[in-house]
Amino acid sequence: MGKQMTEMLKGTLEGIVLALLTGKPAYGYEITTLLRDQGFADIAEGTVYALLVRIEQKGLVDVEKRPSEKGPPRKVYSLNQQGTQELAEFWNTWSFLAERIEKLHNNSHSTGEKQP
Amino acid sequence: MGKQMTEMLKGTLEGIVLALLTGKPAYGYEITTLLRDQGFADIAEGTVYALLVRIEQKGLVDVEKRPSEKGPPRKVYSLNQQGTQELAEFWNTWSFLAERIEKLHNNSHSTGEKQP
DNA sequence: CCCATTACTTAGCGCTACTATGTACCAGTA
DNA sequence: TACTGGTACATAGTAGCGCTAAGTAATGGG
Repeated sequence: MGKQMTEMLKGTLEGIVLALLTGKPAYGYEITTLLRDQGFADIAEGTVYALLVRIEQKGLVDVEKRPSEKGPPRKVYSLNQQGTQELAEFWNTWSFLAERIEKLHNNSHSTGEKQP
Repeated sequence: MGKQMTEMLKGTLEGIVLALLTGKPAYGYEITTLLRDQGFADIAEGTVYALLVRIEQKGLVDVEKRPSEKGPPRKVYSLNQQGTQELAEFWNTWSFLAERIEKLHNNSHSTGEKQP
């Protein structure tokens, strides 16, 4: 994967996963394939599992172990209240940053233009 | 500053600074105040200088030392060809990520969640 | 029996932003 | 002179996050 993308995912991947969990619990392997389906084709499996451990330890998700017909038991993660709040803060932070960056994006298109 | 913002700036701050340099060279102290003016009030001075050292060593900018009437000489950075290309790749990466995250943002609004 | 698929785990690495501190230069002022 | 404050740059140490790489565990098909 591009180095730029790797760095850019820092701080956003956690929010992305929390967003994926809104309303519908999911387990690690499932989340990995979900991410791939959504265009994040090159995210390493280990990254996702490490992230899940982290958000569990931060208390943002509840975990339930369920047997699988194929392979070891699944760990199903569901967003709890604290996770919901963290996600809300994530959207705030994201909006703040995205807004300013988009402004820069537009400015760099109109080379030489100045705004009041 | 929020920990979320700190992590989110990883991978984007470099692009932000490169974008600030398009068309108009600037020196470190100036860039710091520019960032503050644009809403990034809490970015540490040391962070900016370290970043400038990095992009200089990566060959993304040209540097010229100019005397200042007030204080030590300034190091004026200007985007060169390689930096321009890196910035273009940054916008590609950013657009890719922002598009997918915005999609998630909209979905989380329309999945039965209530909004303020 | 071997192997692909499913499913999760973890140690070590590289990169980036932050904290904290230091250096250097000049102007105003008491 | 001595002191303060603004300008301007530098850097060592720390923490957090994603990646690499390797492993364990369970099931079913060739």
